[in-house]
Amino acid sequence: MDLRARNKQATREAIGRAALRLAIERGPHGLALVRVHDIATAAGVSPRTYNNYFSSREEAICAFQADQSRRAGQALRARPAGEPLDQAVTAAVVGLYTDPEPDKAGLRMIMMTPELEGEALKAFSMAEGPLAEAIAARTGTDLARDVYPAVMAAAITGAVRVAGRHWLEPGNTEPFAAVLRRTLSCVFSAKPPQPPQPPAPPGTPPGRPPGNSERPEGNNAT
Amino acid sequence: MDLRARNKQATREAIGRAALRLAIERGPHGLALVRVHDIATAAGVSPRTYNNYFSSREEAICAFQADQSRRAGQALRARPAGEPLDQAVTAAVVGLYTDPEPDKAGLRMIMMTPELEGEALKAFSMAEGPLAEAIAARTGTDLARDVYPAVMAAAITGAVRVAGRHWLEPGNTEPFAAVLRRTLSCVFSAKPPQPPQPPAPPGTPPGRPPGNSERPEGNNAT
DNA sequence: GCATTGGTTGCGTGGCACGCATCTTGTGCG
DNA sequence: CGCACAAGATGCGTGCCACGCAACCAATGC
Repeated sequence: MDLRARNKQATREAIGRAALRLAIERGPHGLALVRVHDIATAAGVSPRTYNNYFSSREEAICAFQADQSRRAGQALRARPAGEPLDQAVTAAVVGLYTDPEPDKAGLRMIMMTPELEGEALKAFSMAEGPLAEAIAARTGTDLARDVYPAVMAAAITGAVRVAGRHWLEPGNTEPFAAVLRRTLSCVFSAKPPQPPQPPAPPGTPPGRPPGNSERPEGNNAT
Repeated sequence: MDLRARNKQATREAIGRAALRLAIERGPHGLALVRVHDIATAAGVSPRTYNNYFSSREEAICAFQADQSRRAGQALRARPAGEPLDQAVTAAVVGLYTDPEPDKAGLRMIMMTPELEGEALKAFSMAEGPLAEAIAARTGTDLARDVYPAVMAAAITGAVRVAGRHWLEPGNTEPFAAVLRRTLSCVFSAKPPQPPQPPAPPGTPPGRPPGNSERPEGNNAT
């Protein structure tokens, strides 16, 4: 990467960091008070330049998350080729999203602020394309013909989002990796957890997904 | 629902329809040319009123899709209580999204226009909350403690999105319901399709998801 | 019928995205 | 080493838009 590209990347990250930091400072309620001018100034750049990188404050705030998601495909490809898909995906995703344990304040801002909802979904869904390609390569399926890789990719990013929401729940002190493993195992086993005891309200047993319903691992329980 | 509420709903739908129609007319490239004033006029309402319902053109354009997604929970609850989860979900989702076969032009506008990406994701993800609740109720799990319902809900809406993308692929003439069933079955079986013949590039067999790998039904194949 | 609540509209304001022209800074080549 | 070129960064100007406010109008409930 030449100097130009590095500078560009650095600027992008500086703006993104500044935007997220300001958003956290002003709180989820004062998001409208985060002006473009502030972000640009905080990042040491002109407002016009900020606009060359992002076309909305929301996009800037979520930039870090988006960049991270973009690396998902590469993370999966880096797993050993013989590894079963579920293990490879779990290892790749857990590594990607917990290399440093995520900043709770930042993640909360991104995931729990209504105005950011669209951008946050976009940011997480950026992982879908690369992930689907990597899954197709790993399973020998054809991205154009088979829906399987794309569906799995979407399910996986969904699991990541759900893990984030759950992890941010007030009072949750688990490491993020643990929650992530639980949500991912739901995707791969496609089975509900065994309810402690069927509450059995007289009549109509609740439906069960196909197949048996033993519980390969602890999928749930806060 | 009293007259006021009905009028409100009608206005909302009128604005949404007008917005989507104009967007389709001007094409995905001229989206920026769809002015708020045009939408409002087309809906027979003042621009200020438009703004009381939606806070961006994108939101108005995706309103129909969002409203539909909101009905997902109710659709699932309407299924007989004893039905297995996968069948209930499939029936509910297929019914919801193919009651009238969706308008390809509209869906393409919503799903394939980059500027609408965030709003489209938001629109589809509106199904997640209600779906998760309905799944929790049906499987006897606890939405607060177990991640399973939320993960499944996210996976299902992901499958719907993937089905939409696949169905919009140029040259695809299948009914939407067929594609939808295929993507949903991926979620519930969590198995890749059986590749016709392992291309077997010397060495390293591709990883396989956990469990056996027979193919309960045709998951794929365009 | 009449007061009240809820919805619509017009106006004004602050902010923002983006095109264009200009200047600055890294790059490649002789 | 220096020069021509390319790619960014910046300033300025424009058109659009979201939204607060206050006035107006219509449905509702007594």
